Formats: sequence, structure tokens, C-alpha cells
Amino acid sequence: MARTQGSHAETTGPKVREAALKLFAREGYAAVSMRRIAAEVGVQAGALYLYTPDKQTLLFDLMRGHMEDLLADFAPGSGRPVADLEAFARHHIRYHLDRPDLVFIAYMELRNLDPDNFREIEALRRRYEDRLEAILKAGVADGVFDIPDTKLATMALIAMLTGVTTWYREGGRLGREAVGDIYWDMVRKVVRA
Amino acid sequence: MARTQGSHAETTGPKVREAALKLFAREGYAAVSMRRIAAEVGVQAGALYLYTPDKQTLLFDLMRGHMEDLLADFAPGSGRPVADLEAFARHHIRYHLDRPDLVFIAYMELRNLDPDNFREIEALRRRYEDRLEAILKAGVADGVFDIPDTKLATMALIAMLTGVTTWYREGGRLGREAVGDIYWDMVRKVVRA
DNA sequence: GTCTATACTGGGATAGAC
DNA sequence: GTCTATCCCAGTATAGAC
Repeated sequence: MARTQGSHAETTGPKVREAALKLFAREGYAAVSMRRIAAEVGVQAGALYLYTPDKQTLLFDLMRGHMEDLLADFAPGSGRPVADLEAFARHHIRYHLDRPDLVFIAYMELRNLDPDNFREIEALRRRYEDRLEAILKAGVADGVFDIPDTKLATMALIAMLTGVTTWYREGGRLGREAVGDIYWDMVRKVVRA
Repeated sequence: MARTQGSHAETTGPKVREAALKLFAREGYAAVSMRRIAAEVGVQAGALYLYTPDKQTLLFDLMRGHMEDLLADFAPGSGRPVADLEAFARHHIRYHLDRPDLVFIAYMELRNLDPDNFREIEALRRRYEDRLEAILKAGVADGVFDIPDTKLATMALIAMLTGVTTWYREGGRLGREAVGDIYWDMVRKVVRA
């Protein structure tokens, strides 16, 4: 059981978040103990509290980081609704397939957030949805989209696109490009672009 | 579910399942204790074990019952793909809006099932998906649907329809009929029916 | 910075009284 | 059929040694 002691602050902090991410995604926030996270990192449970004030903050930081990255990583702005919608759809799929664990947590662990944290995450989510709805509205105004209800179409399209993460497997029948093509085809049909 | 010998309680058993359903949906399986379920029922924790062998079985029975009901409640069979697809879409939405707690659990708590139980639930889910895909394939064969990939369309449509449960609120802007109409319109466009 | 040790709380499940 | 009492284990988090 002899192990090296010393300072590893620069690597241990990220490792804690990575371990929490992996375990929360796989087994759920409530089902994962701090001891288990510590074991995954290769550290004693008490040492985790050098890197996070508590378990709740560990979850919240993961979710907030994910939502902020999602918003920062992509902002459509060509002004041409069809091009913006295609960019949104392809980016959404690519981004979500690249981060299956974060996506899973962001969707599944909302109810395990403290009320204040929940509100903050929900606000970020709303901003993302609003971005898609703005594209749809612009397309309707331009006459290039035919959409009875842009709010419902927004929710329907996001649910459809996010659903990719539930069945996509690396090395499966279809690659990311092919999946992106097929989903963009379906998205386009929904709005009749 | 295995009852203990000589049980005559006809109301407590169902109450236990109702309480578990409500609490699992609201807070998650892992976060809910047997003591909490017992308190909700108005009984001591030990008494729960008269009605279920353990907590896992409580979860499994809820999920299996839900999936079996979903399959039993609806089997399209007109042979006309467009009519069958509309019936599927409208039924899926109605059924899911009627049972938000069960739907939530069925999607969120899969990872908390023991391996054997997981396999059984997955098999039921697969049967449901296959039903939709059969409709899509029939429509393609008949030339009334235009679908590049029926498997992906199946997953996309189910994700889209199920997504209704994430935002629909009773007494909101749109009633169930209106929501059903708008979603059926989107479904139809996806398959170009 | 990480360790061991521990405080304190709560978990699932069982035994046996009534 | 439900109760109280209890076993045993695990949870989060902290204190203080090294």
C-alpha cells in the first residue's frame, strides 16, 4: 500500500471531475459515493474536499460547464435561416456525440440540483432553445419555413436531435457524417425547407 | 410480485407501489429510501417487505407493468401505413401524457435495474420500437413514405414524440388535441406522407 | 497534499413482540 | 399486518497527523 505522497494539485483536480463525470453518467449522481469517486481517482475520500466544497458543487460545475460550452461553441449568425438551421442541427449532433457523458448528466440529473443551481442551469438551457427558435422564426418570416408552431417545433427538433445519443455507438452501422446527413434531412422536412 | 403467506391487505400493496412511483419519479430511485416510501404510505419501513421482496423489485415491477401496458394498449393493424402511423403518433403522445411518472421512470431508471431486469425491460422496449419501424417499412414498400433510413427515422420519431413529456403542462397554452395535431403534422412531414 | 481515523447520519433489510 | 428494535453497512464530511 506504499504510495507516493506529494503535490499533484494540477492533475488531481481535473481527474476528480473526470471521475465524477464518468461515474455520475454511468450510475447516477445519487448512486455514486464520494468514496467511489476517490477510488476511481486513486485517492482517499477526504482528499476530494481539497478540490470541491461538496458533492453537489461537483455536479453543478459539470453541468454549468457543459451548458456554457454548448452556448459558447456555436452561435449561428449567417442570417440565412436554412443555412443556420443546418449548422445548428449538425453542430448539435456533433457536439452531443462528442460528450455523451456530459449530455446524459445534463439531462438526467436536473432533479438532483439544489434549487438555485437548478434555476441557473435551466436559464442556460432556455437560452440555447431560444437560439433555435430564433432561427425558425426568421425562416417563417422569410417564407422559407412552414411551421405551425415554432415553440413546439423547437422542442420537437431538439428532442429528436438529442435522441441520437441514446442509440449511436462508435463503429456502428453509420458514421457521424452519415447520421448528420440523415438527421439534417429529417429536420429540413419538418420545417419544409 | 411475491407476496408473503397469508397477506390480506388489498389496499396497502397498491399504495406502496403508488408511493414508490411518485417518489422515484420525483427524486430518483437511488435517492429515495424505503423509510421515505413507508412514511408516504403511512406505515413503518419494515412493513413494506410484506408487499415487495426488496426495493429493486419495486422498481422493476413498475417498469415492466408500464412497458407491458404500453404494448397491450395499442397494436396498429389497419395495414394502411399512413393511418397506422397517425394512430401510433397520437396514441404515443396520449399514453405518455397520461402517465408522466411512469414514463419518466422508464427512461431514467434503466441504469438502476439489475442486469437481468434490464434485459427484460430492454426487450420490451425493442418490441415497441419494432412496431413503429414495421409501419415505416410498410409505408416505404407501398411508396407512400419517403424515408432514407427506417431505423433512424424510428428512433428520431420516438424521441421527438416522447419529448412532449418534458415540456407539456396541463392547463398550458395548448391542449392535448392541439399538441397531437401539431406533432402529427411534424411526423407526417418527416416521412413525407 | 494526502493520509488515517472518526463523527454523525442514514441506508436496506430482518426478528420477534403484539 | 404492523409495530419496535436492531444489525450491519455505507453515506458525507471533518480533524489532525505526516
